[in-house]
Order: sequence, then C-alpha cells, then structure tokens
Amino acid sequence: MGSGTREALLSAGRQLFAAHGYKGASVRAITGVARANLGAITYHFGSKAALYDAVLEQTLTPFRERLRAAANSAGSPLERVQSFVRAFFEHLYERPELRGLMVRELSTEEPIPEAVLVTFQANFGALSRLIREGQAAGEIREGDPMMLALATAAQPVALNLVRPVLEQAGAVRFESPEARDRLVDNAIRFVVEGLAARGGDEGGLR
Amino acid sequence: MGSGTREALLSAGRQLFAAHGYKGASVRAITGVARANLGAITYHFGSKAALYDAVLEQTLTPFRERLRAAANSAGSPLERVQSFVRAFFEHLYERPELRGLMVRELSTEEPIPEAVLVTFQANFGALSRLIREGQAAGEIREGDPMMLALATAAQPVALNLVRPVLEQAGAVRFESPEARDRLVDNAIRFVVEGLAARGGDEGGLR
DNA sequence: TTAGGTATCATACAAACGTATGAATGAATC
DNA sequence: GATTCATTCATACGTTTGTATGATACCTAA
Repeated sequence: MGSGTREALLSAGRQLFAAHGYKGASVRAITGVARANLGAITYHFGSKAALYDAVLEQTLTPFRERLRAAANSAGSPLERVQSFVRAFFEHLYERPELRGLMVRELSTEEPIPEAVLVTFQANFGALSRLIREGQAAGEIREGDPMMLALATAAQPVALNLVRPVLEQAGAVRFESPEARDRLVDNAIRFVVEGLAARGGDEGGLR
Repeated sequence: MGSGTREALLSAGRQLFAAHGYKGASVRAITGVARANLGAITYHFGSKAALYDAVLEQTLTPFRERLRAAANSAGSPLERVQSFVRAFFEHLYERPELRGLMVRELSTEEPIPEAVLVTFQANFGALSRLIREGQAAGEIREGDPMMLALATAAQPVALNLVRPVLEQAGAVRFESPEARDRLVDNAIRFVVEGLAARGGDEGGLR
C-alpha cells in the first residue's frame, strides 16, 4: 500500500482542479478533502504544479486509450467513427472531472501541457485515419479528413462543454439517462449525415 | 468623456480575464495594463467582481445582437442557419477575448452569471426557431429542433475552443485567412449535410 | 531494544492578494 | 480667488496563498 495519502491527493486534486481551476483549488482545500496534512502535497509530489501534472496524466491516459480502442473496434470505418463518438460521450459522462480539466486547459493562454497535446494528437489522429479509410471505402464523402475529423469531434466536445448551461438554463436535462441517450443518438445521427457519401445507398447507416 | 480610465480598465480586464481567468488576472495586473492606479477598480466599479460582470456584459451584448441579426437576415431558413453559423465563427474570430471568457465561464462549477445565461438562451432560442421554420418548409429533416440546434452550434463552439491546441499541435493553421475560411466552409457544409432534408433536391444548398 | 528510514504533523514564512484610507490633484462653478 | 467635486495617488491592512522547517510517530530490520 505504501500510502493511501498519495492516491487521496490525486483524487481530491482531480475533483477540485476540475471544479475550480488550478488557481481556484488551494493546497489547503485539496489536503482538506484528502484528509491529509497541509504539507502532504509538497512531500508526495514536490509542488502543487507537479500534483496538477500528475492529475492530468492520470486522467488523460485512460481517455486516450478508450478512444483508441473504440477506433480499432469491429465494423466498417463509418461504424467505427460512431463507436468513437459514442465512447467520447460516454467517457466524459463517466468521468465528469475530465470535462472541467480539459476545458480549463484549453481556455488558458498559457502553454498547453504535454499530456494534453499528446492526448489531442492521438485522438485526433485516430479519427482522421478512420475517416480517410471510410473515404477509400467509398462510405464517407470527399473532403479534407482532418477537417471532417474536427467537425465530427465537435459534437462530444461542445455538447459536454455547454452541459452546465443547458442544465441551468433548463433547456435540456442531462441528468436523466433517457435524455442523455437522445442527445448522444442525435449527435451521432448528425455526424453520420454530415459524413456519409450520398451515392447509391441513401440514408446512412443507422 | 469623464474618464478614459473606466474604459481602459474594461479593456484590460477583458484581455486579462480571457487570457488568465478570473483568479489569474490580479487587480494589480489589470490596473497595470490599464495604466491606472491600484485603487481604480474599486473606485470605478466597486470591486473586482463587479468589473468582471461589466466585462462580461460589455462582451456578450454585441455577440448576442450579431447572432440575432444573422438569424433574421434574408433567405430561406437553412440559408439563415448558415448565416448564423458563419456569424458565430466570425464574431469569435474578431473578438478573441470572447472565446476565453465564454469557455472559462462554462468550465466552472460556480453558478453561471446572468449575462451568460441570457446570451445562451437568446442565441440557442433563435437557432432552434430557425430550424423549426426550416422543418415546416420541408427544407430541414425531421428531429427535435433543440437537439439539432445543439448539434449545429457545436461547430463554432468546439472549433474555437480547441483552436489553441490546433495551433500548438501544428495540426491546422488558424492564422492564415485561407485556412480559416476552409475550416469555416467545411463546418458549414457539415452542418448543412447534417440538417438537410433528403427528399427531392439532393445535395444541400451550397 | 535499538537503529533507520518513511510518513505525518503543527507551525512559520514571505509573497501576493483584494480592498480601505486619506491626502493630493485638477478642472469647473460661483 | 475661493470652493466644490470627481478623480488619482501612495500606502497600509488583514487574508490567503504555496512552500519550508523541524519535531514526532510508525513500521521494519538488525
């Protein structure tokens, strides 16, 4: 076991950094939630910034791997694009902290941490390759694969970003699983319509 | 004129809040950029929080009005959706600070300020109404107009959000106007494909 | 029991924070 | 020329920040 303190700090850090940002989450608040001593972060990680990096790494790695797995799943390229988008949604739903961390990282003007760049490139690369395959198979319409990948990934990214506003504005209820499913299905349908080649088999796959 | 100091504070605040967040932009930094005295924010706005609210209001109002104008422009509903999306992109491009402010506002877990909610509801409402019209005209496919509006707005929202990563990752160059145009055109094409009714006139409008 | 290393603890510290205060300034009003 | 009022200024205050320090506790190996 060594020390559960280290893991408690990572967990509290993930939660508080996501909710209040790097500056908004104080060392005292984090150690408080983790039921650890004030000096615990310095001892286990060296500094607050190092804890933040560790949190980012710990959060982004499973995300990266999940999307890679979805991209390599069974089915035609366009079907795998759908799996990819669905996995994107699901992962963000299951790990609410990821949203806050990701968004806060992107909104800043400070240099973007390595882990974020790596994750972006991996996910974005996987999706563009998938789209290129789909074009070769005649399943996806013509167009720059990178641009199409961006437009595709925009669905899970944006819909999760605006989630708190949707809830607070009362426009769409995310909490109910049925509403969430409808939203995800709608996004996937939208993506398929946006990507599908309009030759022979009309109407897309779903 | 009264005092250019007030405007200088708003301008510096807009810039620094967007770049570094609320907590990251100190009163000393803001008054420094504005070439004003340390006490100037207290004097002119009462507090740092009040300055932030003023910045938000000053930034969001023109945005709201621009999108409303685009939604009410000439053309068929689907053409007006395109104008809406294009105006969305253009406004975010012309006012880079809006991106940082908006995103940072959405990533937080604190209650969302009035001005943000109002802006969201106005823009989202205008877009859903447009889509409903398009459905009535047989120009836009079936589906919940709110869901379709979300999927549509996702393009400008997400593509602007990830902009710094795109630039830093070297994936897409935003700085060059031609690349930007290609990106916007691609997003609009994607939206039209995603929305268009597939009856009679195949292939969408653009 | 003793020694040694790891972890936790209560504090202390300097720096940065937002705000308050009262004096100085300058232009307009009488 | 004196008065008034809005503004700017230097400075001080009390908090909160991240980190450093040295003592204490705990477990393992001798």
